[in-house]
Amino acid sequence: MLSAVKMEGHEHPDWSTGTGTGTGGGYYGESEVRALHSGVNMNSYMNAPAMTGTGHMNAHYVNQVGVNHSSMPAGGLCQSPGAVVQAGAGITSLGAGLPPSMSPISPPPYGNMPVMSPVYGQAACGIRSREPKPYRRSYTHAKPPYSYISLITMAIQQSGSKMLTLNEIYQWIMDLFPFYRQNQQRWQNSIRHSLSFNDCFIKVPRLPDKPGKGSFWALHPDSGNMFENGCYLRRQKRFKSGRKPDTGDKEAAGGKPGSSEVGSVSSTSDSDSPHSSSSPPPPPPPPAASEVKAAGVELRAHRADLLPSSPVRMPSPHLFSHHHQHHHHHALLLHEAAHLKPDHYPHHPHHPHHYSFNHPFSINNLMSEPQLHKLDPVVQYGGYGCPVSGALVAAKSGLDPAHTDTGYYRGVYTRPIMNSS
DNA sequence: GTTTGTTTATCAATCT
DNA sequence: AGATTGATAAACAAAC
Repeated sequence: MLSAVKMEGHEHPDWSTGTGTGTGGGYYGESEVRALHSGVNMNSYMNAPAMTGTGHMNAHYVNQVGVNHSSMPAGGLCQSPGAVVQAGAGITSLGAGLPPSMSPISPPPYGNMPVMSPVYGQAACGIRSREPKPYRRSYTHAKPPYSYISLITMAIQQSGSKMLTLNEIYQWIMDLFPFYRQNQQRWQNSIRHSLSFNDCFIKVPRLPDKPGKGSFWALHPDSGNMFENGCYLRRQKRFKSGRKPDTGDKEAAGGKPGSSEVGSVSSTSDSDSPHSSSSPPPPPPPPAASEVKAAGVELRAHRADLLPSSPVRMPSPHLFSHHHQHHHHHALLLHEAAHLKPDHYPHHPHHPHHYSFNHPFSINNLMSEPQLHKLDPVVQYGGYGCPVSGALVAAKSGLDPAHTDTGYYRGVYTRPIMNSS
């Protein structure tokens, strides 16, 4: 209540699905929420480790999309076409059962997308309709079920260089999710916040000779399996950059100070680290060529083309040092993979099988199988389950995702989620 | 002036 | 109930 007073006036109250500062919870009427809880069979996914506590972010999407009734077994098969039609791009679409023709979603008005989408247009002009009709909202512009952290992660991972500028992240998100073409101030602020606040994102300065705004953002090499479960809906646990208890002044060295407090909760950042238990730390190679500077935790980017000489704050020097000789544009990814699959590394850098678990929202679905849907408009994109694939394909095929009409709601139906690799 | 980045605060939902 | 995670708002500073 109190905070709601502080709402910005410039945003369309209804499109935002929210009133006030609140998150998902207060966005919808009871009935909607109930619908979510009762019907959404995302729960079937949710047995997946990662899905525990998916929380409101999914509620957003689900509610808006009205994916309430779709019954989808964990396997992702949609049994209820009718429901799916309503569910649209909903989670159900991940199920892959729905033929493209049945896709309830019309191609988004790409390119000339008006500020106000047709979808939200209705809502926007009118007051948010109070009637509990979640399914009325268009799926096209429903809020994706991914958290901002997930979106950022996906964006970065799909990029060839594994690092993006803030603006590129914005663009990527907007390209794939019409939802985010509106009210940019709001979510972009959240994106920035996420980047800064979460240890899993690291800043890679630009090269001086390549001026531009902002740094590059990359994934912390050790954050590789934040979504170990493969589900991009929610992290299994917050990634905390490893910090040696001994030093502890990492923050002073440029670490993310804000995170420390959070980290304090989980105390042992190492234990927090998904890898801590499973993967032994890589051999401490000599910090070659000042790639890394301990204590101060400085790191030089591997990308000579992109990276500047300025240091990057890195929590664990050893994290990068051992792969600096790899093909630079996959440095981070490789590292991740190395962690995830210590034994072997995918032959195709573009086909990184990071995760063994094939979750419908799995990174496998998102990031793999370029050849499968290559340039296949139908298969390329699907529901929110695999928005990245489109971008990936586009990226891999040299297409601009923005120009490939990445209707994330399409096609997924034709793509069995279980076989993504 | 705008964008980018950091930080603090609050709220909601969920998990333990 | 407390902790955790995420979303959102906002103030502020630095960089461009």
